[in-house]
Amino acid sequence: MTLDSETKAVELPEDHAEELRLWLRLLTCTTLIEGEIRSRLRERFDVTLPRFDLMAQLDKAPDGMTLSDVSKRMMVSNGNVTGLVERLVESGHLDRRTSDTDRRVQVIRLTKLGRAEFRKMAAEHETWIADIFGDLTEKDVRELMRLLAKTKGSAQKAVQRRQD
Amino acid sequence: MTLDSETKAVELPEDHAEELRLWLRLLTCTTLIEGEIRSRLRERFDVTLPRFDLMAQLDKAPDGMTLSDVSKRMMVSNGNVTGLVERLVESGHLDRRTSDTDRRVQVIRLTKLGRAEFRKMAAEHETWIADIFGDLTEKDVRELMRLLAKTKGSAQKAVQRRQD
DNA sequence: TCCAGATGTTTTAAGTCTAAAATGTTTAGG
DNA sequence: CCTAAACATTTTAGACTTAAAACATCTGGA
Repeated sequence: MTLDSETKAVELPEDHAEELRLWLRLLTCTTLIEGEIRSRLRERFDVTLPRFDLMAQLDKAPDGMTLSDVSKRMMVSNGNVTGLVERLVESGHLDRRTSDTDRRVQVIRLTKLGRAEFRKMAAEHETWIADIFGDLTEKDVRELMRLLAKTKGSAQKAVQRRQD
Repeated sequence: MTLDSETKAVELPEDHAEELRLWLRLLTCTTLIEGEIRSRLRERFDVTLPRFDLMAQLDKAPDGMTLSDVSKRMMVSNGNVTGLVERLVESGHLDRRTSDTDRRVQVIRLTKLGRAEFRKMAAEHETWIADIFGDLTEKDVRELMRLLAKTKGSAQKAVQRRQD
């Protein structure tokens, strides 16, 4: 079958409709779920999603994080973190102090209040997630984890390539 | 094996750690890709992602759409669409008129300029997506499509349940 | 016909977000 | 020691986003 190489050459070089559809579906799923979580957080705890996300990062770091760390982990801009932190310090959920060893650095931590409130929210949040993903079997979840890991790797490589 | 029912009863009712991890991974993937697309759109065409998304909706609707349609399709609030449209009308990309049959309704369309510019951007955008998802095989793409469809359905049911 | 409720859009207030410039601090090389 | 580059954060200007209230219009039944 000598057509093989020709088949490839003839194949429209620009037919990436399937990948495009995949991207749109991925985006739809995330937007849908994110909106639902946002809505429940507001309704139930009167808290915004970015604040919840920031507290979630800090809950995993008992010794605190620098603003840069937070920025990288949350994949948002530095300036964004500054404002977010400011409001959470204001409301008493976060403690912020300048590093002893490097005066450029701000270290933030959950306060006792912040941790207590976050834990309460997180427990309920987990049940919402279970509800939202309820139709997926264990195998579905495993398979999605695997494919999304591959997707993430692929995207990270593309980002890297562009930055050269 | 009479333990079966007991096993289920004993199983921690709150262990949804896997679903939570899945959600975080889904969110990470989307955020990563969205950021990359946003960055390329700005760099290459000096346009924002929401504007591109809105034009993409209108490109698929030659007869125009109402603001409500757009709002539902893009899954954003009504007020958001109002502002977005206003800026795109201002820049000459969109045409907006009051419906002949219902004076509440605003119908928007791409202008000739808007369509031409969108088509140029869309062509390049598709190659970016191909690049970003480049490591996935055809089978991976099919499988992801299937699992995300299932996820979307599951999430929609959860949203529905809450709204009762 | 009339009007109560539904529907479509805009406005408002507050928060989130980005890119880029500005500020302050540290570090390394000469 | 000095200083240029690197680094961490904040500021700025503008855009995006939401929820809720306000406004405008339509519709279906009494």
